[in-house]
Amino acid sequence: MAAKPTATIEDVARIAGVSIATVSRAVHNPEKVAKATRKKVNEAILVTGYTTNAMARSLRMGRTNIILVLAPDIGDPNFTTTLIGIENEARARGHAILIGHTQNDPERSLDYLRYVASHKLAGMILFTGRLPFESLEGISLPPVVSAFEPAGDNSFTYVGVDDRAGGRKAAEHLLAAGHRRVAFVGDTLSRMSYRRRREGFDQAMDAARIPESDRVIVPGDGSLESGRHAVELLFIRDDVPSAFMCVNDITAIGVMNGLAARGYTIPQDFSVIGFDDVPQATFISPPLTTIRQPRNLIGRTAIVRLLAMIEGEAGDAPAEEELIMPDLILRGSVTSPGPIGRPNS
Amino acid sequence: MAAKPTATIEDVARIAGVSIATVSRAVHNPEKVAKATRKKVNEAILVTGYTTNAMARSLRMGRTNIILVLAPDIGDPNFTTTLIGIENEARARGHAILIGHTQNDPERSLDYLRYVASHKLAGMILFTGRLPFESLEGISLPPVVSAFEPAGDNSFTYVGVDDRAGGRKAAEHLLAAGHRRVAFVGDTLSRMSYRRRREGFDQAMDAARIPESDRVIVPGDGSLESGRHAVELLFIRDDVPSAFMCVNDITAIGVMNGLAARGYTIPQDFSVIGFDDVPQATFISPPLTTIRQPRNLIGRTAIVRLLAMIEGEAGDAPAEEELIMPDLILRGSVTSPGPIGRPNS
DNA sequence: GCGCCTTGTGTAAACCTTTTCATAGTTTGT
DNA sequence: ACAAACTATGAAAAGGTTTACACAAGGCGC
Repeated sequence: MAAKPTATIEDVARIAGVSIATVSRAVHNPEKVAKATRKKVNEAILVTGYTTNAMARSLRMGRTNIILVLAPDIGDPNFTTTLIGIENEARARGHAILIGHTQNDPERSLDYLRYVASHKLAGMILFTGRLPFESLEGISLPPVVSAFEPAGDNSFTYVGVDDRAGGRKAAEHLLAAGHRRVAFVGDTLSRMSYRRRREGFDQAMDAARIPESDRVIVPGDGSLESGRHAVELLFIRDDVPSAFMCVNDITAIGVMNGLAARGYTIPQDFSVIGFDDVPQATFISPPLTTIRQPRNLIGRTAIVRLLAMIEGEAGDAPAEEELIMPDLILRGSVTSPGPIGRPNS
Repeated sequence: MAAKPTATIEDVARIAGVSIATVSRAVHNPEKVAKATRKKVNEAILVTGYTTNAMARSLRMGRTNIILVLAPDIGDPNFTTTLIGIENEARARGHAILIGHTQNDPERSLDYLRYVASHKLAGMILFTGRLPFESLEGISLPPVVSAFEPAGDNSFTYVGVDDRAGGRKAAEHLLAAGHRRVAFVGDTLSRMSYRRRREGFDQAMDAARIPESDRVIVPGDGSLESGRHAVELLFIRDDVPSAFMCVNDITAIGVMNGLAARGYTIPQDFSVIGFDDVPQATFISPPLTTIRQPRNLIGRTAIVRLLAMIEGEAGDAPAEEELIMPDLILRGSVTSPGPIGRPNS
């Protein structure tokens, strides 16, 4: 059977015996229509199976209430949890959420940006710093909030964890446990958040008057391999600290792997601390002590700010940064330095 | 500065000195417009920063080229990989992909369904069997293809792995290794795919003339705990087989954990086989022998079928099932039964 | 009983496109 | 050289909605 052409507002009006204006009001501003009329309209809607044609509606109104959340990898656990915070808040305020998946592919990203512009979406939340805004020249975008990773040119409001404070907390925890010689694994300039974690690390070391010579800085890119690699490097250089502070959990797991491969056990021989609190952190053994990303809160904060921008209409409020304080999660990968701790034979 | 009202087709037409009809053609049917004119129009578009108003366009055309992919949990690795297959194929054919995340929440799901209906999306792909279609009465939906898990009332075309064949392959592999007494962990009626895996298991056992008494059926829900639990149960019942076929990889990992907790090593003491080939399967030790979901292929097949339905306009083609044959992935968790294999002391 | 406010409803314009049909100009075939 | 067939363009309708404005009816205070 051919799908019957969907009912329009006019069909409803005819059946209910009213004008289309009244139907429109009955649907979207029920309080403006008499009770009896409302009832007639609702019945007609039931009969026809009418749904407002969103296209026509937003064409007329010049806006939608849809928010696009753009992520490079929707499989990223950081993303999933945050998304739930976003969704709950958004739907409570009458906004719908759509998700886009860029894989950091400029083509794909551009498509989504175009989608946002041409569909007049209400706003967007970015989980990715790299977006080809250049190619958009002239196309006007709705309000944007970026989360986790400040977006490219810093012109957007940003909500994220306080990386500096987190780095400081992690380093302080190691120091409090008695470590004096500590490695920082994953040093890089290319990601702002990692750079800030490093700054936090240095602040804590400075405050504890640990000389630069006792801070073992190892570059890395946040990958598992970079962690394993760092361990090898330090053993080869015979420059092994008693504790490793890693730029993220994945690196930390790599470090633990590398240490285990050399026959050491954690935390007896070495202490390791990560950053992010990814799901794997609890599964490995020993479970990883780390700094937790306040994911849900980041999501909620981001959407609240976005909605404020959307509703406030101000639009030209300057881009701000809202940093959320992370918590230290104590698990089993950190203790006081053991005898092998400083094997500078 | 107030965001200037976005340029419309009329602005472009005025600047280019042509009619709006010509602009429309220049944008969407360039071959229908003279080269010189096209050039003028394109320049005007650049000047104004014009983007087609998708609302007006699809209102006029009565359709969009957007496909919604609906998943209960977008963090599910099954989903992510499949999605990439879908996206590539879809964008090559000029369709855009949006993603929805239901968390199996009927409210949320219904919202998405309404979104699809009211925005006249071109079609949808379902990764979830449970959807509140009842509540939609009368609302007309575009073509739908369900993947991985047949949708509720079976009225949709379904693309998925051949669970029966996969179950058979897994069981046959265990039998070929010499196992005679085998557990099936995760038996349940509530998920069709699991039920079918069980059927495959039974077919293989029947073919090998293994009596029912040597098939140890343990119920479960596919969770990690259910796997651990199963092990405990069997040891308590003193009814331990030499091999475990698990309804999915997560359960299998649970079983391996349970066995490890009791001090056994795999595969020397017991063999374990899973289903799905989740990412963790390679990380645990020993790596898990399993049946791989042909994810990318499922994605591609699903979208191809959907597009055929959309373009074919036929629409009333009967719902079909397309089952894709999975491969057995040999890793380290299965060997011939060892001496402890049948501890019916 | 009269002006006035309130309440409920309808008419018609506007939102921005795509596309049918018509027209004018240009080739092509004989 | 003339009809026929294209080609390139424009005018105008249509798509489904919201909303400003107008209007009618009813209630109120005086």
